Amino acid sequence: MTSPSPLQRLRTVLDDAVLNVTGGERPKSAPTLERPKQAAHGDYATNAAMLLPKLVGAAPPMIAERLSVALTEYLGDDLQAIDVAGPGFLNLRLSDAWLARALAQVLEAGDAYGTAGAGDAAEAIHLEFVSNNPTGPVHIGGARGAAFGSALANLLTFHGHRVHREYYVNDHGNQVELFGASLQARARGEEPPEGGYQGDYVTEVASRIPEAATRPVGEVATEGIALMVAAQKASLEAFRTTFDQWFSERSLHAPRGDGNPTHPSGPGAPDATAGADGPADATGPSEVDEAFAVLAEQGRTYERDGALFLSTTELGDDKDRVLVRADGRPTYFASDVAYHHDKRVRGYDRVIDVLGADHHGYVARIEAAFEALGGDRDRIELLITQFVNLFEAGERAKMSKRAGEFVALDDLVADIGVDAARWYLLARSHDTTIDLDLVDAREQAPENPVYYVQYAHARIRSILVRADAGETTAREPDDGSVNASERELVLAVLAWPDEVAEAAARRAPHRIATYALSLARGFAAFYRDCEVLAEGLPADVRARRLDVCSATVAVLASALGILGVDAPERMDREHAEVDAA
RNA sequence: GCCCCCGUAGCUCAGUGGAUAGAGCAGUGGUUUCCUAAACCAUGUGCGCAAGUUCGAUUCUUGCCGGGGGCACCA
Repeated sequence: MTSPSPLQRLRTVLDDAVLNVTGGERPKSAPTLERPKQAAHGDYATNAAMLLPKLVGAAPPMIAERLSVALTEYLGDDLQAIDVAGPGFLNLRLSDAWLARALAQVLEAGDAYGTAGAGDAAEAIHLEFVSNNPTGPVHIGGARGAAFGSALANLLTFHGHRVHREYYVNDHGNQVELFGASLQARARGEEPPEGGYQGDYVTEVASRIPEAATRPVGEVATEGIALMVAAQKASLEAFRTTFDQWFSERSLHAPRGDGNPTHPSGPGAPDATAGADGPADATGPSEVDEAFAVLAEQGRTYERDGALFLSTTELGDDKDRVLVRADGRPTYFASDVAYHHDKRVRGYDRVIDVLGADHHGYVARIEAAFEALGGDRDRIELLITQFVNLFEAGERAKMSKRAGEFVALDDLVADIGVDAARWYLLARSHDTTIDLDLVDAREQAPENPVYYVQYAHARIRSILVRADAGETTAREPDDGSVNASERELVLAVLAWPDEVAEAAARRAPHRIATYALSLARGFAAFYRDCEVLAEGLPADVRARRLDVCSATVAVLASALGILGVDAPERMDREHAEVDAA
């Protein structure tokens, strides 16, 4: 268990003060303790007094006065000033000594600072993301899903949850057959069939399948899918996105057979290659069959016109959905149902599906299916990532490169680099459309936020390295006081655990990017106003400011780590240009 | 028609039930004997419209307007 952060301790004190004033009762919503928008309002402001009029039977300013008395007593010398302001806010200003102690606690926590905030509420989470069709390269939509999903996984893990990352491979059904037929057509030097796959990559993949022109089309499809999955895996790894498991849709339809471990990769088990087909000679029901049996038990299915329906309507969907067509073939939805049955039985506390914008129509039916399977609706979340529009100097970017009608993840990475690509895809809320201008993103300059943040990290590292070597600079030392810039920076560092908690709770890794940028700006002000290595600076001042640097760089590294963006030791133009080339 | 997302500064977007709504970019004007100038400073009368809930709404609810997307016994 990590020790409480300085801010948590302060919250506890505030809570005590509230209880003191109310005589033991708490307001419905917890009081805020936040940085006020204006510096003149102190280090922290709380709305506590405005939450208590009904409990206390007094007006907010009056309550604020009483809270103020209690806080003054509890905090003693740590409290430099406390004021009642506006409609009942309490503005607190802490002493330099308090700040110094808080900073020491941050350094003591080291790399663990800000982690494990979930505490006892930590969950085992199944996180599915990307899940492109394995019939082509990872495209721009998949890139956003990959950036968002991997960063969300990093964020939730950092916060203390246990996250299982999974990619669902749609290796079953009509599209697979069509892909096989397209591959074979290319191998024969023909055009793909009506509605088939057109991209140049189809020809390329076909050329890597031995005798693709003459073998049974099913085999061609299987090999083609395997090649595409391998290619996607490589693209995603280069994009710093990895999975604990690639789950095969096809496996859901295979007989599981006796003794075949049904759910080998639950939260308690080591990662395994679950989702692989059962033994070749396995018999018995498939997982789809098992899921159907569960639905039937729950009384959620019925037959009509020869087809098997799931009554999702009674669970909030627009209409009931077909599981098995009249001709006996299961629908794609049947796979989805079985897949979620599998996730459920594997025993996670929570299931999160990250889906592309084109899948939002599935939300209602998947939630309904999850509930129909006996799941708790509060335990499944479907997050929809919105579209990415690419621009080139304000013009809509031409979408056709080598992958057909879409831009591939590989093309994006080759163009602007992994760091910029991840940053631009992650800096915005997942549910807003992104207009990404490649000219801006390519810019290897501090005008580009991603490099600005990296530069802040590199600059601090440089200071720390020089300090370790005992270096001083010939600069004029300042008076060594704790000035406004230093204070602001420390307060920003102290906000990190709250930022993580909020971002995790909201499934919002973009908040980490926003925070990182503001922390980098806070450091720039500190760097401008505070000498660190100047010769003639008192040793205690130098030590204190080096501590500020150490704490800041640790938080920046953690933030960039969550985003999957490199935190470099140094930056220089030559390297940047080489990387971009 | 129904459903989902969005509508905040010139542009791209953060943000919040509360005290004077922010950042980046672009623009303008400055700064370099500088721990990396890949820097810094100054400069901004903006929450689509209308009701409702609230002590207080840009934030929550409803309606409308505008933009994007989705509505298969395809995957």
